[in-house]
Amino acid sequence: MPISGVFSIFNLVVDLSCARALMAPMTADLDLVFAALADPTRRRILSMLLEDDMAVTDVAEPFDMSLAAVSKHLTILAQAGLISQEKRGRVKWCQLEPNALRDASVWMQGFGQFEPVNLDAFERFLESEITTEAAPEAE
Amino acid sequence: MPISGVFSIFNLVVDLSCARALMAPMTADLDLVFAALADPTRRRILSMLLEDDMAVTDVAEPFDMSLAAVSKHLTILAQAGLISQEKRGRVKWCQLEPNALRDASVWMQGFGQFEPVNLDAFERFLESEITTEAAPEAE
DNA sequence: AAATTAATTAGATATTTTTCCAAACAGAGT
DNA sequence: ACTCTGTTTGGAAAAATATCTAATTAATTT
Repeated sequence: MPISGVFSIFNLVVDLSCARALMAPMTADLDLVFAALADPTRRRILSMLLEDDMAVTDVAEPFDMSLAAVSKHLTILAQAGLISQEKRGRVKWCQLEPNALRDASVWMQGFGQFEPVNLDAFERFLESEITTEAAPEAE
Repeated sequence: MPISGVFSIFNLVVDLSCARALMAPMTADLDLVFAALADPTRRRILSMLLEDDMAVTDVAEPFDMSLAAVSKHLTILAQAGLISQEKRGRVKWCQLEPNALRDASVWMQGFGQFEPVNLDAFERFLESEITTEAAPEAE
């Protein structure tokens, strides 16, 4: 078992002030991302966009809500970076944008780190983030 | 590396309708968790509780805000399951509760899965969840 | 050019959120 | 019993959110 790898990560994440410093710059972004995710309508929209890109009207169709309201939800998702919107002709296409979600997820993983299982997951996650051409058996 | 493990996970997460069905039951919880996380004051409180359990008064101390307001933020965090509060004597101790955070994080990982790096991370995460007595050097 | 379709904007309303201050409550110490 | 100390509760005010309908803009079709 590569104990050295574990420790290097352990040192990294155990320095709490460092961890928080890393997270601080994205505070405003996290505001937007979490606020966007707090609404079940918007989460449902995200899960719809998981299947395919969609036009605003098509997104709105299954909802018992005006098109204008759905359009505003989409704006909120776009401002949070959770989706992107591209206008082609008179149709505006909406596409899932996984990056913002991943940032927030990383932030959350940082908090879960103290449970052994999550420390493990976080460590592996960071490892897979950092080493693009990993040689993980080098210990 | 146990490639069969990879495939079993892959099959699991690629079935989108299944993935969403898994997530549906916690919709109400996610509402509370994400709404709680959307406020920077509350995220800062969580990061303080990362270091240690704290009494309400101590949590409030660094904030430029009334004690009553902080107390209400703590209630919101507790209702979301992100912290627990235990009253001992006249002091109420607040403790970080990583489970709710982890649930939400898993939900998000489900969305990020389509980027290779996250699929990888998600797979490892689930693997570390499932196999308590892992033998990771078996590659 | 007129009509239709896609989407946003504007204004109105209801609800929720965040915060304050002051009061109330509850334990502990004197 | 009185008095600190720790915490919550009860309005109240300001700001933000979610929604509607109606009007508007913009692109396409007829």
